Amino acid sequence: MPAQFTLNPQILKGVPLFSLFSDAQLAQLLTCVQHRSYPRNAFILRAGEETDALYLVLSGRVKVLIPDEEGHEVILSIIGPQEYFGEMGLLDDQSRSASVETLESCEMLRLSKAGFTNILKDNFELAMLIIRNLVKRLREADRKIESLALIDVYGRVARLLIDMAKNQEGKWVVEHAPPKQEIARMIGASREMVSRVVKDLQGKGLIRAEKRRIYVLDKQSMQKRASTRHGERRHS
Amino acid sequence: MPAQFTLNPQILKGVPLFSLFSDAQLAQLLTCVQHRSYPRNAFILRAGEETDALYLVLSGRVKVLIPDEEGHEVILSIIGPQEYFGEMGLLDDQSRSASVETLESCEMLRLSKAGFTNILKDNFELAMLIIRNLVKRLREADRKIESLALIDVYGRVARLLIDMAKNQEGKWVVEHAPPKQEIARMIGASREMVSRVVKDLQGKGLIRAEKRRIYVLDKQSMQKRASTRHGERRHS
DNA sequence: TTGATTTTGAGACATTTGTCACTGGGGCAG
DNA sequence: CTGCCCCAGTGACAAATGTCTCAAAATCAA
Repeated sequence: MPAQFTLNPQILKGVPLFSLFSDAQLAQLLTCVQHRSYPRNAFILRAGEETDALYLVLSGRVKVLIPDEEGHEVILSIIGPQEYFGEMGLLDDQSRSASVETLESCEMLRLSKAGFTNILKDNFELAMLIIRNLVKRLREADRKIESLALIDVYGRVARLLIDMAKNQEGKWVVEHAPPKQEIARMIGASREMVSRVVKDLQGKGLIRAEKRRIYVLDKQSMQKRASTRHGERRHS
Repeated sequence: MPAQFTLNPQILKGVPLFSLFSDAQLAQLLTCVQHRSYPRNAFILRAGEETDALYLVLSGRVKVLIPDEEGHEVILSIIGPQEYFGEMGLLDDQSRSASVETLESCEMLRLSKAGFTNILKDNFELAMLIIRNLVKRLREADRKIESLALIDVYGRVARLLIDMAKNQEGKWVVEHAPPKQEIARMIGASREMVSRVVKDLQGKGLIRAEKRRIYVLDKQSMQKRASTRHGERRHS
């Protein structure tokens, strides 16, 4: 992202959400979109607020989270470049159900509610793209519910690491692994528990944790860990 | 539901999903829909299977659930008359992410994948209905994640009861309250814990539980209970 | 009604997990 | 360099919750 940023159709073209737009549509889009920059750890919106726009991430990552009154929070998802958030309220006229905070400095596009509504109007292709994205998120949410309700912290950590690991030259590795505090908030656990679990998994040789990198050495065993409630022992 | 069931446009008209259909569309719909009956506790579909149809509930209720290998399960949602399920896989060509089992004997309409795809094609209104339904479910799912990650079993029970209670002559009451086992599976807890919590809430005068009916007597206190992690005590 | 099944309650107990209170390392601004 | 955060590890402890085992009620179909 250049220091002096200029909004242009090329940038929009690269975004999956708008990739099938005609030039005319892109032109229309440009008129109701504005560019915004946010520093690290900045709130873009907060749960309970009125919904007035959709946001598209150009660079950086943000977290969607729900806080409680005592400083705890659960991270619903992490959203990176080319992805968008905040559309739910535009589709059902409800207020924000979660807050969104930047994880690093971010460049974003903000599409106003009016603009979005206009563009979506009669645009069947766009509606289908949105549908598919909603379905994807719903599957992820259901899986998270399953994790929280049926799997213990060991399993949840294992599952998260498997999900985040990418295959790199034959090895499964999580690059830019988040700090333990953040992992904890992603799986609904405490930082200390995550520490213990990581230590344990490493002791068993299932993973290897470096500074900001975690290798998944034994994916098989990890998967087994990730599908059982209480470790292994259980009678009948 | 009459014993001898006949499929006709009137029945379809009454379903929100199809309420805006023209007569021609209803006629088309009738050609790719079939009627099915299921007894109590019957599986309509199972997680992992290929997705080949959408189901519409005419009468009875079903539960959408995810099981584990040890007999535990979490109930994602309960679906009643006029509602539908099983459309996610039709929209993204994935297999079933959860199982669906009847809670009582049910009458359903089954809309084949091909039929659904055809009807959805270029039907913007239908797409928007589906979008709004997906958004609604996603909000519910996010709320469930919040419950599981941030609230203790006391709070989850309180929250569920508040959500299920309907205002009846000035009193908040849950009619046809599910058995404790089922409540437990809805909130990711054990039957015994739910028993203890209900007893405790009753002891504190916040609710009154009868055979299949639960009165929410003090909604205020219940809501407070439903938003805190560990009861009340907590230092700084 | 009877008998079978489901639902519920209760107590004892084991486990899991969160919380607290330290300690120490590493990066970064002044 | 120094001080200040942020991140991480650890042990002691307490709280929350699941599990097991009985047994009693309630429900429902024959």
